[in-house]
Formats: sequence, C-alpha cells, structure tokens
Amino acid sequence: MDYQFKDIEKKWQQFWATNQTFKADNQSSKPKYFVLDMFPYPSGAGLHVGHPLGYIASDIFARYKRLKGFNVLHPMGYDSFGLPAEQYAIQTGQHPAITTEDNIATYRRQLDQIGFSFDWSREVRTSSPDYYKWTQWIFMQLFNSWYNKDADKAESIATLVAHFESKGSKGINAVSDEEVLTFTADEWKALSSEEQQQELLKYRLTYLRESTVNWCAALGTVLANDEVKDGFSERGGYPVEQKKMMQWSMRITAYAERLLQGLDTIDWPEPLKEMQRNWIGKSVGASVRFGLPGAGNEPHNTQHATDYIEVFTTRVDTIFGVTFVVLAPEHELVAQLTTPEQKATVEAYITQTKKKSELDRMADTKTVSGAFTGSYVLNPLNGEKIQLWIADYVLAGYGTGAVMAVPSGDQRDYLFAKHFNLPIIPIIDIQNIETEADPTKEGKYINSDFINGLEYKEATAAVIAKLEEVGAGKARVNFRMRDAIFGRQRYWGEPVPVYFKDNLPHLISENELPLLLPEVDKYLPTESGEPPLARATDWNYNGFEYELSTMPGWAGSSWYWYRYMDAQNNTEFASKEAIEYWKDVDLYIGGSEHATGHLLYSRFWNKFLKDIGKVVEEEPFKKLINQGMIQGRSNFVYRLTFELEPTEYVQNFDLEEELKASAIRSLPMIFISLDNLDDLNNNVEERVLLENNINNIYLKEELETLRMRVKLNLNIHNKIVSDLHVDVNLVNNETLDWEKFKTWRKEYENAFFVSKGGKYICGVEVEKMSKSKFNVVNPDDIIERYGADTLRMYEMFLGPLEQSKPWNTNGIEGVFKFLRKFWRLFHNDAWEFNVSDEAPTKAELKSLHKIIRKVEEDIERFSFNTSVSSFMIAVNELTDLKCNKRAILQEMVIILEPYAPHICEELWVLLGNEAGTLSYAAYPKFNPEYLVEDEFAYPISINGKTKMNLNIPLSLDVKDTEAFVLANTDVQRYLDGKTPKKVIVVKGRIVNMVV
RNA sequence: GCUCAGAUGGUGGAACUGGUAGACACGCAGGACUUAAAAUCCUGUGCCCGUUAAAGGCGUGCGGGUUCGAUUCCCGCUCUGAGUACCA
Repeated sequence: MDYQFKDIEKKWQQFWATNQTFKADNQSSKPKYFVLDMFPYPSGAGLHVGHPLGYIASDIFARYKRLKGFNVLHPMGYDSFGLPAEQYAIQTGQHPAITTEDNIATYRRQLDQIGFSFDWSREVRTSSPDYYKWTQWIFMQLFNSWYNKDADKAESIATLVAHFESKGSKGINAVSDEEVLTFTADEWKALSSEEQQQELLKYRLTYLRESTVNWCAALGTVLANDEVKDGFSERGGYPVEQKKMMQWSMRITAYAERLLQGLDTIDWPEPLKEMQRNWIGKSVGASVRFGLPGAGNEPHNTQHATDYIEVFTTRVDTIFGVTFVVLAPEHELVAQLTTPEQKATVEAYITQTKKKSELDRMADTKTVSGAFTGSYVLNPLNGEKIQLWIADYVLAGYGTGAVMAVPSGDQRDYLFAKHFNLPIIPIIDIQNIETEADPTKEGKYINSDFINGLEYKEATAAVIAKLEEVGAGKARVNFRMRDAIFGRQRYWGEPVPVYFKDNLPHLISENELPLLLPEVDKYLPTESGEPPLARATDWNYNGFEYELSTMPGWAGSSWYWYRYMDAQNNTEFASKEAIEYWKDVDLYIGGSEHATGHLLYSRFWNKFLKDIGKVVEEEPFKKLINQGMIQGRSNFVYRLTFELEPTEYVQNFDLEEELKASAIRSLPMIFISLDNLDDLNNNVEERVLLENNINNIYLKEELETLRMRVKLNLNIHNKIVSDLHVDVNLVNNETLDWEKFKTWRKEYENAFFVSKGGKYICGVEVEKMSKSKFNVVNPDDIIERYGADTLRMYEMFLGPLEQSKPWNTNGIEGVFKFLRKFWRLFHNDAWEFNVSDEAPTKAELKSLHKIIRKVEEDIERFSFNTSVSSFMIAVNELTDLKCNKRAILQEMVIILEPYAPHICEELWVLLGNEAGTLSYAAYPKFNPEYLVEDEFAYPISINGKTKMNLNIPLSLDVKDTEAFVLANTDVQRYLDGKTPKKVIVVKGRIVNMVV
C-alpha cells in the first residue's frame, strides 16, 4: 500500500491513548529523565504552528531518551488562569471556567494530532481547585516563614517568635521591611497580640505593603506598565494615575544573592542568565551618610533618619570629588529641607516632575533639570559644606533615593554641574575632564586628603575604613531587584487564603483548603472600585472578610513541575517519594520571553520549598533551551491604482454613477505580479503598454457603451499599486492560486491578473503572526495535507531550534517526499510490503552506522535540523543501493521513531514486531568498524587553493603520502615544473603545497 | 548607551576542534513517462568570463591581521534582531 498517513496516524494515536503507552512510573530501575515544556495558556485562538516547535523538540528528546533506556517523565498541562478568559467573560458574561474548558479541549485535540508522547494521566490545570489548593498552601508556608540571614535560609516564623520571646529583637539578622522595632523580650511580651502580628508581618516572606500601582478609575482596575501608554490606558484611552494600594508582596529580595549564585550551577543559555543577572542587578559599593549642619556633632553620627542624607555609591573612592548631593523629588526629606526662599522653585519643580510619566522621565536624557533646596549637607570625611539639590534623574525607588554627585567622574553629574554652574573637582591625576566626565579607575588620587597618591583598590578600602571609623558609612551591597507584587484586582485567579480581623491578615486553616473561587454576577470591579470578588455574596470567613484580590498569573506556574511528579495526590502537593525520585527537571524547553518572570519566580519558590524541606534540589531546571519564535510570513498582492476620466465634459454624466448602473458595476481589480512591477516602475513604455492592454483587454467590452457616449482616458497613479495582504494559504512558493483568490472575497470575483508566463508572484514580508495579516498558519491544515510526521520533521528541518525564523511551507514537500521514500524502501513497485532477510552489504552497513552516530550526536546537542538532513541522505543512499534488508531497515525504524513516530510504529509492526513495543526498543549501537575507510580522496591544493582530488591509501604515512602526491602526473602538471617549497600533509584531511 | 545574538547562493539552511564553502531541501531550467495534466524519475543549477568543454577569476556583511591554509581565531567598523536602562 502507498503511504497512507491519515489512517496510520489516527490508528497509532488511538493505540497510544488506549494502551497508555507513555505512562511513566514513579519507581523504576532505569535512570530517570524529566523532559518539560513550558505549559501553554489555552487561548481561544487555538494552537498555531509556532506553539509546537518546542513541544516537537522536547518530544523527540523524550522519545530518544526512552530508546536509550531512561524512565522518562514527559507531561503536559495548562496554565489556565489568566486575563484573556476574564476579558472574554466580561464581554460575553460566560464563566471563564467554561470558556477555559472549551479552549483546553481544542488544545488537546490539536496536541493529540501531532502525536506527542505525553503522559496525560499527569495533566495539570492551574485553575482547577485540586491544583490551586496547593498554590494556596505554598502561599501559606511563605506567610509562615521569615528569612534568617545567619542561616541563609527561610525558617518558620515560630523560630522568630521564640527568639523575640527569649531575647527580644537583639541578635536577629533577618530580611525584613526597613523600619522594624527594636525591643527587649519583656517589651515584646508586653505588646498586644495585634501589635505583635503587625510586627511579624514585617518579616514574613509574603506580606502586605503599600505599593504604587497604575490605577485606571474608568476601568476600575490596576494596569500593568505595558498596558499604559503616555499616562492613558492602552485599551479605551482612559486616564491612569499612580495610586498607593495595600498589596500582597513576595520577599524575593531575600533570595537575591542565592538566585544570582545559582546561575553558575545551571546549564542555561548565557544570554538568559545574563538577563537574570541584570534583573537582579547586584552592585557592590558603600552607603555614606551626609550629615545636615547644625544637627549636632559634625561629621555626623546619629540614629535619627531625619538629620542625615544616606546615599549608596559604587565609587566611594571618589568621595572627595563630591560637589553636591541630589535627592529624588519624591524623597521624604525634601519638604523639610527646602528653605523658605527656595520653596516656590522646589515645589514648581516637583509639580513638573509629577506631570511626567516614568517613561518620559527615562526617555529624556538630554535636558538637564533640577532645583536647589537651599540646604546644605556635610561631606563626612572633610566636613565640607555642599549644596543639596533635587532632580528627576534620581529615582526614589532605587537605592536610597539620593546620590552623591561626582561631576568629574559621572557624565550625568557632569552635565548637571555644567548646567547649574556647580564646581567640578578632578580627583585622579590622569583624569581628562575638559569636555566630559572621565570615570577612570586608573591613576593616582589627587585633591583627596588621605588617599592622595593611592590607587583605586587601596583607596576604596581606606575610605570605607575611615567611614566606618567615624560612623558615617559602611560597605554595602545593593540589589536592583525589588520585592514582587503578588496581588491582582482580578477574578480569574487563585483566591488568597487570608481573611482580615482588626485590619490584620490571618490565614485560614490548612484543612479548609482549597478556598474556592466564589461565583459572582459580573466579572467587573464594584462601583466603589473593589475587585470583582467583592461581588460574591455570603463569601466570608465566619463573618470576617476574605482578601479580595487574587494571585497573579505566575503563582500557579511557579511550582507546577512538582505536581506532574504526583498529580493525583490529595494529601500533599507531591509525595516525598515522588520528589525524591524525580528530583528536578533535566531538560526544560520554552521561550526566552519568560526570562525574568516565570523563570525567576520559579527559582525563588523552589529555593523556598527546599529551605522548608519539601523539595531536594536548590535549582529546579538543570538544563534549559530557548526555542526561537516562529514569525509570520506575510504575502502581498499588488492592486493597480488607476482611474478613468472623461476627457470632455458631457452634461449629466457622472462616471461613478454610470459605472454602477452598467453591467460591471465598478472598475475591475487588476493585480500586478511582483516581477512585472519592477518593469512598470522603471520603464515608461511598459506603462503605456499596460494602459493600452487595460483598455483593450480588461475594459473593452464592458465599457463599450460608455465609450460611445464619452471619451475616457485611463490614468495609472504615480504610486502604481497598493499592497494588500493576501491569505498565505492561497499562496504556494510565492505563486498565487488565483482561482482560489477569486473566491476568497466577493470583491475579487472578477479580478484580472497581469503576470509573466501565467504565474502571479506575490511579495513577501516577515511580520508577527496575526489574524489581521492573514499569515496565521494552523497546524491542523498542515496535518490534513501532509500528516503529523511531516509536520514534526518539517518544523525541525526549518533551522536551528534556538533561532527565530519566519514560518513558510516552501520546503515541506521535500520532507513529505522523504517519508514516502522511506516507506518505499519497505515496499516493491506494486506497493507490497517486501523486506528481505539477506545479510546486509558493507555499503548498507556504512549508511546505517553513519546515521546512528550522526543522529545521536545531533540530538545530544539539540541540532534537530541537521539530523533531518542526515536522514534524507541515508534514505537516498539506501534507495540507490536498493536496500530492503531487515537488518538495516528495522534499525532505521528505531532511529527515526522520535522524529516520525506514526510511520515508524506502522513499519515496526509490518516488520513483525509486537505493537507498542517500538517506543521502548533499544537504540542501535554504533559500531565504528563499519565506517573505516582504506582510501581517502585528498583535496590537493596549491597555496591554499584546491586544484584536484586524489585517492590515496590511508595506510600510507605522511611521508609516503607526500611522495605519492608528488609522483602523480596531474599534480606535476599543476606544479608546472616547479618544486614546492613546502608540502603540508594532514592525514585523512588535506594536502597543501606552497610554491 | 550597555549586554547578548546574528549576517553564507534566488530561498531555508550545512560546514562539529582552523583543513575540499554551499551538504540536505525548496525553487528554477532542461529531459523521460503521459493524448494531456498531476504524480514519479533523471540531469543541471554560487557569481563572472568563456559557443560547448577545458582553463581561469571572484566569492561566507565591510576593512585589516595571524596562518601553509580563515565562514571558523584576533583588531576595527557597518547593519539586523532581542533584552535592558538617567541603576548612583
């Protein structure tokens, strides 16, 4: 029988499902291997061809590892909480759970069609209560924990309470809010329970904090930064204001150092690690206090936050070059430190700053602006009085919201000083500050008191020592990363398992989990601007109000890989045994867009779960591969822009009306093929020719009656054509199927095509894949035409996995032909299955063992595109050899199985093997003996240019090879009687002669 | 600005540690089969010069360098894509 991919694929997909072929066991004598894909958000649009790229790669890897004798865990699930479903619910009133369910069904159908070897018995959905029960449970553990810096790990809040009770706050080294109380044990005990809880909240790993959000009153909701454009909501264009709100936060900053260090232990793409490093943003420097004059002893040393300005600097060595200090306009001391004379200026400046969005403030790096407060601060090391300014280039949220300005070393400070005429003091002997700041660390210090003559390293150490001595500063490490906001004012997310009593948050008890998402009448905020959950009736905890915000999208995805290990467990998020067996993810494949979101939060939660003893590995994803994005590839047709004009005035003649009344209704649409377009643009004659053609061919009969009444002139517009997107499904290899095109839309029904040789060539552009550009390609269509095996192999054949590339089907025929050719090896000319048991020849064995090694090497380095090519080469070779030997073909079936599982299963059974055993067959063993050659066609080159090839026995050593080459008459002809100065022979590679 | 990735025929791409640049596939051209078409098969296909062939020249973004030999290593530059940012 011919290769009937439809029957074959359906048959085996059913077989795998009924027999649970890919169900993984949590116990095995085999080594474990966990292959994970980033699970999808089930959107209403379904899967497009970009989605499966990573899934196909991971499936090939998973299937390969099974053949290599591993116990493979390869699961799939859905990140099913999220905004689009909620948006849809708001529009249609349908419960998001229902639309989500529908979308999942579509995804599942599409995924099943591609033939993935997922263990569906472990499927997870983040929106399902038996899943989010555990997301809530982890939240509770975070609430019940604090970060002990001495132990460098999270601990139960009980250990903190015990410490407070016995020793007070003394000796606690914790990651906490900035302002915590200092107290003795007795003082602690004297606090009311509420006061104690209030204090403990400052230590918990998830806590309430007032944070600024983008509040859109009209939409009644909080918007993400990228949903805000120039101070207005992207959707609807309503004004957005900065509003302070009590929000749940996650103390991820406690893990900053461990998150940074951990990167060195995992096998991830370097750019991705770099992104996380930048996001964490560790900078090593010092904090320095600039005292306020008149506040007492100078230089200053006091506990009260109001009589000094604290700055963070990475260049504490430049402290003698400080000529002013700048505060962020939002800094809390600004009002207090502004003198009456400067009050008006400063307030005007603050108002001006407030008008600017954060984006504007960041974008405008050219204009220098600021205002003098009228106050001075004192340099702690030389007592010098320096001006205190405010300026919007200093951000309140970073460091301390204040900087010490060193105009000789920092370009921003330099411009500021020049603009406001502030002093600039050079501090390093080799510094050149004529036209710009010079941030050099080379050279020796000048104008710098006790560090004069020193070099960078010793100077830094000396300054820090001095600062510590006078109590005005110390070495400090600063991180850019902030705590993550964890609350969302949305409906379709996990409810936070917290209720409020006396304005304090309390956890519900564990046995009351899951806290189910309540039903609401509408998915909108309330009139008073409370989140949708406030609409739920009778939703309270023994009369106390529940938290009304829900968890963000990343909550459910920050631990889901553990649930796959033990998806059905009712008593734990996963059993200890399951976690100890599977441990971590060996291979994780997904897009790099999750670099600083999902991948950072997951590492954070993982480290926390390890601290509390629930998981065993410090890092969750040992190896990670980013698959590139599949971009859309749009096609264009070019519609001629022309008009007809009457050349004379005729009474009561309106061309438009006459056209409408005529048989043709309107002027025909004429499309110009891309290859004709150049001629038209460059060649006037062509245009005249076309005009004549239009008149004579396209318009002739239709306009005859009109022409009898008035003379018409045809004008082609200056911009000859307008480019229109055309559905890529109507185009094959840039050639338009114009019959289909005519039926695509009513208005094209009578279209004309101008082309060379009857082929209409379309234009191409790479853009985002989107409906409006008609460039979305659905895997279903490809599978319908070519089958899943072709789709799988073609997606791999497209190019390196990590590279972004536009989707195009130009080469898909080649892959399909390859599979047919493979099928043909097992069949005779009458399409009857025909395999021989003869012993294979040397040439056949060579082909086989070449491919065994090649595919092994390629898969191990995730180079799937090259192995597809190699399969083609192997099948071409075996076809040429007319090989139908079982000994060769059966091995081929095993090697190809990860790539094209359906056709291989079918052939496996035709070869007489038991159905379903292929997935666990043994991968063929490579034997290098079959590849040994006794001769090699050496390229013979003269001065590095290859001239000819020469077969030379590999048994010859370097010297004999050289002699063999020089004895050759053809070589002599090339040498033209000259003796080479030097002959380089690389055995088995090349011979090069220098003349 | 900074960080990272990339640039190879008409197209997607290959060339792993410096050793025959362009594998494999698409497309295109020619041919076979066919009444014809589709399908299939065969041949050719980097560019230039050359009637064919031979021979030759040029070729991996650009300019240099190291080397017997560079797509690969080094220096400088251009462009494209991604991330990130008045980060002190």
